[in-house]
Amino acid sequence: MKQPGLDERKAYILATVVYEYVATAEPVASQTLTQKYNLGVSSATVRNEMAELEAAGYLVQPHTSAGRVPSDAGYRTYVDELMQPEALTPGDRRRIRDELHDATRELDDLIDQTTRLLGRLSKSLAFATKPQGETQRFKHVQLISIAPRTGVAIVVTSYGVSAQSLFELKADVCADDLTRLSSALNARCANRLMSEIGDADVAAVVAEQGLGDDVRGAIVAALQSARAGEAPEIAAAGTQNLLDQPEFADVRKLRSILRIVEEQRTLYDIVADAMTSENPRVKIGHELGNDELSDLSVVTVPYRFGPNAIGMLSILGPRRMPYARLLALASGTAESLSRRLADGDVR
Amino acid sequence: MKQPGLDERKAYILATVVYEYVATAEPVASQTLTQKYNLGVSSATVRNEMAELEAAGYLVQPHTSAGRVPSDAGYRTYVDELMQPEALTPGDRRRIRDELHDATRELDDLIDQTTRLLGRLSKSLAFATKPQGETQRFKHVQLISIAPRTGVAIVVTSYGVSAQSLFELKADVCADDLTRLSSALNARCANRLMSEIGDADVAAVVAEQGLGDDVRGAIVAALQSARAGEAPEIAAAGTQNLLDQPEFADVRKLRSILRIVEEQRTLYDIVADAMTSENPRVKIGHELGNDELSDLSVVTVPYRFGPNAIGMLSILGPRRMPYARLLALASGTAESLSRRLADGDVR
DNA sequence: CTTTGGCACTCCTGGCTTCGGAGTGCTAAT
DNA sequence: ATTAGCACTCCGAAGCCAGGAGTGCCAAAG
Repeated sequence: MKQPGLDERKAYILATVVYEYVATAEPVASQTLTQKYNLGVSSATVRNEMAELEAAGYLVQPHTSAGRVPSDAGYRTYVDELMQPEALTPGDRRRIRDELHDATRELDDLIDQTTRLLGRLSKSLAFATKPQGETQRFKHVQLISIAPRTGVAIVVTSYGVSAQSLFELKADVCADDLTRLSSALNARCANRLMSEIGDADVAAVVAEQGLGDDVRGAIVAALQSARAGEAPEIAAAGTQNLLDQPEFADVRKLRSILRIVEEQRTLYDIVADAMTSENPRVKIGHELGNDELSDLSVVTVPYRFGPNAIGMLSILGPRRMPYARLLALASGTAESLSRRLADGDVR
Repeated sequence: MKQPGLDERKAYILATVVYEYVATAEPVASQTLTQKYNLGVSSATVRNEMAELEAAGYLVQPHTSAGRVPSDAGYRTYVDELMQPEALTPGDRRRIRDELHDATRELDDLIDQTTRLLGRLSKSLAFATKPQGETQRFKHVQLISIAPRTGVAIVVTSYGVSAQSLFELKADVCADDLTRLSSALNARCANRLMSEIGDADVAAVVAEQGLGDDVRGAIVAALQSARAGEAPEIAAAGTQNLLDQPEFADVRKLRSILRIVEEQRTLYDIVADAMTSENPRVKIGHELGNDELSDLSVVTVPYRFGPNAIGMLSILGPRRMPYARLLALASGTAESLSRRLADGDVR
């Protein structure tokens, strides 16, 4: 219950308006409520209540003499306080299990497939951040010469290969030197957290082997890209599902969305803060912090590798989305994914 | 000149209709032609000619008493016989050079960036197939243990790291065994074409080292995925550019396109046959072999690594696209990309 | 035989009006 | 506090009209 008086009946009416609007995409009228849901009062009473809910900011009217539509605040209290959490339907549960079970064993592909699955199930746009290097453990580095003065540094982490970096050297360095250097680095860094390994470690080893700054630079760069800056790669699927929603009958609404999905950066910004929380996060309309996205909402849940959250699974859809269902879907999918990762036959 | 009589004037009129329609997106009227282009004849004459062009299948009328619009056949003869090839504008040339020059040195990222660049320049949807393993040379394989009985096989080719494959073993194998096996494989396969290296090579080396079938299987799988089946990965960029085109005012047209771009497979099928040709390819409307795409066209040019075409750069846009300009753009971009690859500081 | 001016005819487009219906807000009665 | 009743607002679909753009065809001219 909210402080500015959301008595039980108001709460019920608000919840019902959200529910009905989500289902129909039409502004909800007082009569609709009294007819479809048994409120035990007349439509006139409901009208009064709705007027008050509007005054309090939970509902808005598209125009005089139209039904009511939830505002951002309305959705917010619905999500936080009013809605019934849903469980995954048995059918969905089965599909998730089956599809993830048959999925590949490469981490990247697994995330891609999970995203596509979630896109299909949610009939919305699903996206996922791929694990960032920070949370991984260093396993192995291998320096390989592929041309006289060109080489590639490959960093393998606990998730599997995660980065490679080309480098050029000023002088020829023989393959043996590279092999020795690789071994020395491995000895020093094995099993440490990627975030712990500093440039100093590399510098020390390189110096020890009597090699130059160009080699050091290359390795540092490879580690850097394994740690993979602030914005990890993002997988997305199901854009076309959004087209079915009446809110996108107007093509202009789509442009910004398409651009944002292609850019990835904005998507990441939206979900970045959800990473720190173990719980699902819901962002509604203007909460996304982007005017172009103000009639969309996003549901985000983290997925784990062992005890740590290593990425986020999200669903982006119209603000008028079935929050309870999508939360269940996203959580269930993330859980299956986490389990699949923990089972250890993936990486 | 075509056999069923395309005299010079008809050819000119057809070319002009295409040109004008591409520019305006409006059906072209006989008067428009006589006014904007000096034909030296009256609009009545043009009307007669247009009627004949329509009878011959080059033009169509959206409805009686509307101007004419080119048919697929009309565009086709325009592209094949009538249009003036364009050169890259100096501005575009500079942008291509500059942006590709600053681009990353990782092959995958370079293709991504090139695609985005082409999307921006063409104001259409650009996409590119990434190089398939077949055309690469084997450089190095490295087997690395990342957990007691789990390892990863990394295959490095002349383009750089191109595949990794996780594997599990039935019995513990010590790191030294893996290292020795790696060396033996390297000795045997180095610098051979990926397509030449058969399972037999692997089997021989594995047997020689006295290791089991599980190891062999893992390596074969890694090579397999480095060769990367029939459908290579595809980078795409600029979907939102299509929204500006009047042909997509209707949202339904977009759905199939979005789905197809997300699926990738269909995109690949469209351009697959262009791989064998050195020349740019244009596919118009129904030539795409897909009803849902029947008012789109695709321009495809191969890019090379050394003497070999290793991938395709394409532009997908409305059938009413500026063919000459897009051909110039795609060719110019592909050429710059090829040169960048040949210069050897990428891979 | 080709070209062209003229003209009737077709069909689309945009604007305007109209009308019905859906909903509300308010008031007065319960 | 609830509710029946009613006036009022506003949207949206339907219909209608006028204007205009463009064609096709014919008959005359080169």
